[in-house]
Amino acid sequence: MTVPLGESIRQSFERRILSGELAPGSRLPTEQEIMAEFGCSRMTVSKALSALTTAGLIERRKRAGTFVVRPRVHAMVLEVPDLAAQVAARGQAYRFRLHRRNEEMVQDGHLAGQRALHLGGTHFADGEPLAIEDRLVSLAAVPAIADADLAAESPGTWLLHHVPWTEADTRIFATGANPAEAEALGLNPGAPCLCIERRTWRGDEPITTVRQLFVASGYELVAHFGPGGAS
Amino acid sequence: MTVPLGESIRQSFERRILSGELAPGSRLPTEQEIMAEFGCSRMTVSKALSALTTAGLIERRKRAGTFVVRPRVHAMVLEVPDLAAQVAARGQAYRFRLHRRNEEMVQDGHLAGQRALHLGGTHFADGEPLAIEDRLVSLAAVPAIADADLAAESPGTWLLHHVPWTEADTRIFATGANPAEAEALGLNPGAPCLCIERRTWRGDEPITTVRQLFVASGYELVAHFGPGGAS
DNA sequence: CAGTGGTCTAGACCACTGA
DNA sequence: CAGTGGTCTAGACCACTGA
Repeated sequence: MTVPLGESIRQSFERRILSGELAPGSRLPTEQEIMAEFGCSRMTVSKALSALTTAGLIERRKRAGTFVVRPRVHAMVLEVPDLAAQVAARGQAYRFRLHRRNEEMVQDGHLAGQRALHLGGTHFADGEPLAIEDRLVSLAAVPAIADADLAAESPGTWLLHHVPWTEADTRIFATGANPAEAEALGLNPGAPCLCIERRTWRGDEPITTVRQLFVASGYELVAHFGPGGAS
Repeated sequence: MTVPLGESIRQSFERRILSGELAPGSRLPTEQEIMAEFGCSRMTVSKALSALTTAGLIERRKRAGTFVVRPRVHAMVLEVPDLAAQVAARGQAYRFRLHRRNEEMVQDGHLAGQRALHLGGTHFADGEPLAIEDRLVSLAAVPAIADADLAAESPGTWLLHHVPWTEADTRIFATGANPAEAEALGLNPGAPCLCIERRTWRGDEPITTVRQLFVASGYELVAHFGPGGAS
């Protein structure tokens, strides 16, 4: 398990930056100097520094050189697994029950002016309500969903398998259940819930808007940040 | 603004994969074939495919070839900005009040067996409580915090500027405020709150553990997924 | 054991931009 | 306008592994 030369150059500068030896804003040696230090070609140096650029640790400016980036907003990797898979992974039985399905013209939001399928349903884990969701799916972008059997598979799972999205926005916040939501989730009105609102696109084309409301005691999100990325 | 050749190769395969033209599990052309298709050298092909590997779209297996990865868990980019900066960005006045500061031996958790600084305080936006936090900071890893002026700057902001972490785990969930928490946040007991628990490391060394409880109406997290990464 | 990807070299021409 | 990074070439040797 010998480490490739380019990888060891990358690690060397990553270590110097994370340890503070190379402070934010300070300048790295030029590619020529790094070539001399490690006795390698310029392509090898360039690949190593490109990886650090992608990772957001350094910034390369022509004529000026390569610099350690000042500490920014921390970006973490948030796992958004399929809900059915996540429930199954906990050893619980997953079930979805659809209680609304109609076509309509959407008035506002990112699907405004389009015909969409309006879906509502409840996710269960071991027979207990885990979450309710309310979803609009663009019929122009996903005509096949008109014929999908959504009793057998939740709309989210169906979409995941049939329509890969390329872009998504997600809002995550806490809220109290309103009376109707509380009833559907078997909670008291005002009980704390985790709410996830997501809009997705494939290219420029809107695919779906969904609002999911989770029973607070049954669900959490996990995010990681680290050299290994997601784990 | 001409697109470099390697980048256009990358985009070409990204498009074919996202559109479904190259289905999950299917095999890409060999490097030799791609060289012929685009009339370029092998290094250029290799760089383009490496970028798609890093992005998690393809997998490269020696002797076997390059394959489209089967749909996995969706990983989104979660922005974790500094709280003070986030409040300021909304045009509100940010203030932090420290109401606990003592040294102690930690009994459990990822700092177990270490001496740590125990900090508790409240974050305010325009004078209204936004969040409370309870934090342990390892004195072995961060001796300088013993002398830090944490009345002027929240512990999180101080740590962000002084001790870059390299690894972090974050849990995000909704919960009801207990009576003491509700009192500190100006809420009724049981009111919905967003809770964020985070543990951070620098390399193998634990840095800090923090639990932050946010007033539901005042805070949300935002995550993005897309070709541009964070936006 | 042959075909695939992994990595590296020694060079080249170019675009950009700050000294 | 000179020094820096951006990109690319045409080749090389190697490690791995599945046909």
